[in-house]
Amino acid sequence: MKNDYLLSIREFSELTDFSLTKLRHYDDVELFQPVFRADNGYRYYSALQSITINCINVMKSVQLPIKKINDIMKKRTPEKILDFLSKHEVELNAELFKLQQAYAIIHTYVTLIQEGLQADEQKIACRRMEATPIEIGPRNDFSGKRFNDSFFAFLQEMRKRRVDSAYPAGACYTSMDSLRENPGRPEYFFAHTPAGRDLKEKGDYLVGYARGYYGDLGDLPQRLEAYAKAHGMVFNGPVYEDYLHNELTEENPDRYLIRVAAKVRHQKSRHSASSPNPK
Amino acid sequence: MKNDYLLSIREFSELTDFSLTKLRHYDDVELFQPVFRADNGYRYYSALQSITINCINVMKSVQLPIKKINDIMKKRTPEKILDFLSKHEVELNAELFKLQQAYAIIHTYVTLIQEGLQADEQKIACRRMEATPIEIGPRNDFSGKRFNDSFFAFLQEMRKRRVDSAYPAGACYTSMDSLRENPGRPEYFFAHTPAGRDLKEKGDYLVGYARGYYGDLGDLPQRLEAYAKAHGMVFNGPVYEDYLHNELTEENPDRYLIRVAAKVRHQKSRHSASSPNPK
DNA sequence: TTGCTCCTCACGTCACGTGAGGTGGC
DNA sequence: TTGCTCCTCACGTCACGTGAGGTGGC
Repeated sequence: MKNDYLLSIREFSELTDFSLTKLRHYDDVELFQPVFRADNGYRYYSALQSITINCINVMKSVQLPIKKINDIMKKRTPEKILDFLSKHEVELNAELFKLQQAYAIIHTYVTLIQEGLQADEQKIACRRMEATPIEIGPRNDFSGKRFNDSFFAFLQEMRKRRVDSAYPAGACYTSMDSLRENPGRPEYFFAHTPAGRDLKEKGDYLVGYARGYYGDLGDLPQRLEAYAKAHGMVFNGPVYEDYLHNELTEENPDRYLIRVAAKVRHQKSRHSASSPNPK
Repeated sequence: MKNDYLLSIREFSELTDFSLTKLRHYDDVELFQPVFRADNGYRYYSALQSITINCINVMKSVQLPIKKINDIMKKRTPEKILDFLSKHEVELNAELFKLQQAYAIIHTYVTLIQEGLQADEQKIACRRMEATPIEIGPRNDFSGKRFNDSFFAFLQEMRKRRVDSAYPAGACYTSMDSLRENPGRPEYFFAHTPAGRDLKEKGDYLVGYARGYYGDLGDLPQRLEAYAKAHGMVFNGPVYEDYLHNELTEENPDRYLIRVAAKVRHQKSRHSASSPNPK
C-alpha cells in the first residue's frame, strides 16, 4: 500500500479535474492532503484519494463552506457522515428545484422575446390560443392608487404564495369594456409560471401590439375595436396584456413591446357564416 | 410613472429577498441601481424594478460573473438578450445535470453506509439480490503492478467515458476461484452509477463482511467457502466487493468495511430439494 | 546548460459581510 | 432627546488565481 505508484500533483490534477492551486489550497487549509510529501516538498497523491476529493466536491455542491466540510471530515464516523449526507439530500433537492425554476423562467422569457421579434407590430390578427398556466394575483385596487402600487401589492401576494416573481408578469382585464373604461388599470396582474394554479382561457383572440411603458397601449384598444367591427367579431372574454419586451430587454422604458390579446367570437353574419360549422 | 410610490431600500430588500449590502453593492458596481436617489443619499426603488433584479438573479444562477451581466445589461437589445438567454439554457441544463448527479451520488453513498451500519459483520448469509446498474471498467492488468495502479487505469478509463468518479467504486472477480487464487487482485473495478451501462447479475448471493484496507479480505474467502460447503451451495458466478465504509466515512484505512457477495446456486442434495421447483 | 516540474510567498480579486461613525426627520 | 432608518468608508473574508523568484533532477 505504501509503495504503490503515486501521482504527482499535475497527474492528480489531470485525473480529478482539480486545478493545481485548488489542490495546494486544500492542502494549506488541511481539507485534503497528499498521502506523501517528499523531502523536496513535492506533493504525491494516490489514485485512491480521488474517491475522497470527489466526495468533497459533492459536499461543495451543496454550497457548504470549506470549514464545515473540514469539521466533518476531521472526526468522521459512518454515523456522522450518514447523518450529514442524508440531511443534505434535502438541501440538494431544494437547489435542484431552484435551478429547474431558473430554467423555466429563462425558457418563458425566450419564448416571449422571440414572439416579440417575430411580431408584425402594425398588424391585428385573429389567433387561436391554447390554455396556458398562469398565476393570477389579487384583484387590483386603484382607488387613489397607481399602477406601481398595485403591482407592489401583486408582488407581495406572490411572495406569500411562494411564487417566484422572476417569472414574466402580465396584466389582465376581465373584458374589453373594462379596458376601454380604465386603460392602464388592469383588474389583475399575473405571473407567467408553468406551475400556476390558474389558466389563460383558451379560444380565439384578437391580437395586436403596442410600444410604450407598462400599461401604455396608445390607440391599440380603438384599433382592436375597429378591426372587430369590420370583421364581424364581438369581444366575449378577458383581455390579456403581455410584456414581450420589457425592462429586461429594453433600456428605453417607453419602447417596451406589449401584446394585447382580446378574446373574441365570430358574429353570425347575414350573408356568410364565418364559423366552419354553423350548426 | 415618476410620482409613483417608491420603496425604501429595506422595503425593496424585503420584497425581493436581496440583502441591504447586496443592493448597495450592486449600486456601487452599477449593475442595478435605484430609480431615484434622494438629496440625503437615500435609495428609492420601484416595485417594477423587482422584475429586473430577479432576472439578474436568474443570470447569476448560471455562475455568470457580475461584470459580464453588466456588459449585457448595459447595451441590451431583445436580440442580444435572446441570444444570451438561449445560450445559457444549455448551460443551465448542464448545471442541472451536475446537481442531479450529485444527488444520485449522495443517495448511493447513503444506501451503502446504511447497509454497513446495519450489517451483522460476523454473519454469513444467503441473500437474493436484484440486478443493479453499474459501470464496469477495463480488465485489470496486474503484471508487475499493484492495486493502486490498476485503480488508476480504471479511473482514467472512467474519465474517458465521462463517468463521474465520485460514485462509490467496487471491485469484481469473475469467479470464486479467481478470488481464491488472486486475493486483492480483482479482475475489474466498477463504479456504482445508476446510469451505468452494465449490470450486477441478479440472483442468490452468499454475503459476508470484512474489515480492512481496499482488497484486504482476511479469511473471509475461506469462511465463505466453508459456509457454502456446509450448506450445500456451489459458487457459480461473479464475486462483488463493495466498500460500504471507506475513505469517506473512516479515518483509519485498516477499518474500511467491505461487503463481499459471491453468486451461488443450491446444490441438489440427495435427501432434500432446496429449489422450490425441482422440475 | 537548458528545460521541465514543482515549490513558497505575497498579493490580487470577486462578491459580498461587518462594523464604526455619522446624518436627518419625527 | 430618543429612536429609527439610512448613509459612507474601511476593512474583513472566503476560495481561490496570478505572478515572481527559486529549487532539483535529467
